[in-house]
Amino acid sequence: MERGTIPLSDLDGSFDLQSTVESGQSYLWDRPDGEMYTTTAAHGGSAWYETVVSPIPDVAAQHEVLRVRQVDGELQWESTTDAVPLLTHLLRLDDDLNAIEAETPADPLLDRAFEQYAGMRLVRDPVFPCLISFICSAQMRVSRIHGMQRRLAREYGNEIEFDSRTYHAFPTPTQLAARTEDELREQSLGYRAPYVQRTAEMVAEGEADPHGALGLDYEDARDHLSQFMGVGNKVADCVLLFSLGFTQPVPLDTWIQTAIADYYPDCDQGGYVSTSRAIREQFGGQYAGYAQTYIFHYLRSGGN
DNA sequence: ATCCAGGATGTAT
DNA sequence: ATACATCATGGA
Repeated sequence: MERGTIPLSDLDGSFDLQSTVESGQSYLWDRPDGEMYTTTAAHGGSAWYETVVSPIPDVAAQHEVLRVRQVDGELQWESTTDAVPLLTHLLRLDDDLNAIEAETPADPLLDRAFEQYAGMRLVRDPVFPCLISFICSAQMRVSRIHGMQRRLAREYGNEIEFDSRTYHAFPTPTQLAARTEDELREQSLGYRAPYVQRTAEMVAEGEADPHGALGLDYEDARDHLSQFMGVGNKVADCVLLFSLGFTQPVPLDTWIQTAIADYYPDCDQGGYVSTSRAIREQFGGQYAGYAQTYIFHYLRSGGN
């Protein structure tokens, strides 16, 4: 086992691990204390978080177990490998949060959200687990989406021993593609089961590559991801924002649509594409996805 | 019991 | 392009 620390004073802007990991961006982390999504305080102490990182090009060549907690202005980590580049990538520690906040137009709602969850950053999940997570997210609550991903890992993922414990990696495309729709329905995926199976098959067979969105302009990238079964504009936006490094997508979910109706009614243009453009402009363009994620977490956590 | 959750798909217009 | 019904599951 390797261990280390990352001093947070070196970062551009602050960092808050709990709000970053428990804000419904990523469904791939867990808390060994069993308190995931249960603590309402924004400053929730120094809990450990853990995940099995799926392979990421140029970042992780293979599955790696990773544990991290935030204590006294630093991140303490334990891992199967050197976790500094992993954490920097996964939790976007290289973002200049001050500059991002400065690029975001001030308004009462955004000011409150940025203040209450100061230090929350976007995540960069491995793309296949992210894609499956958000296919599962359709008409589903945050805690259940998280539970579904843990169940998929436990049922179908590789076992990895680390620190005398057994961890479960998220299943690979090949592993998920090998399951039948009925098997996945037995895992309580409901009507998402055929979407997950078919999308996994598309990736496993090389029919399409989610990484193909990387070189494209934003709206072309969204269209590229929409070819996967079970992926519409909203889920595509989530994958671009929470995995592929795009910061301008504003996923139009039920919470953001309510926020638009209540706070930005002029941005309601009827359809997804035009409303997305309007609210993206409202939030300052380039980092509009950051603003969206702050508002989502703020409203969903009881703010109003 | 009825409603709702980080929506997408297929079909009809 | 847009409107509509339909799709599982479980917690409030």
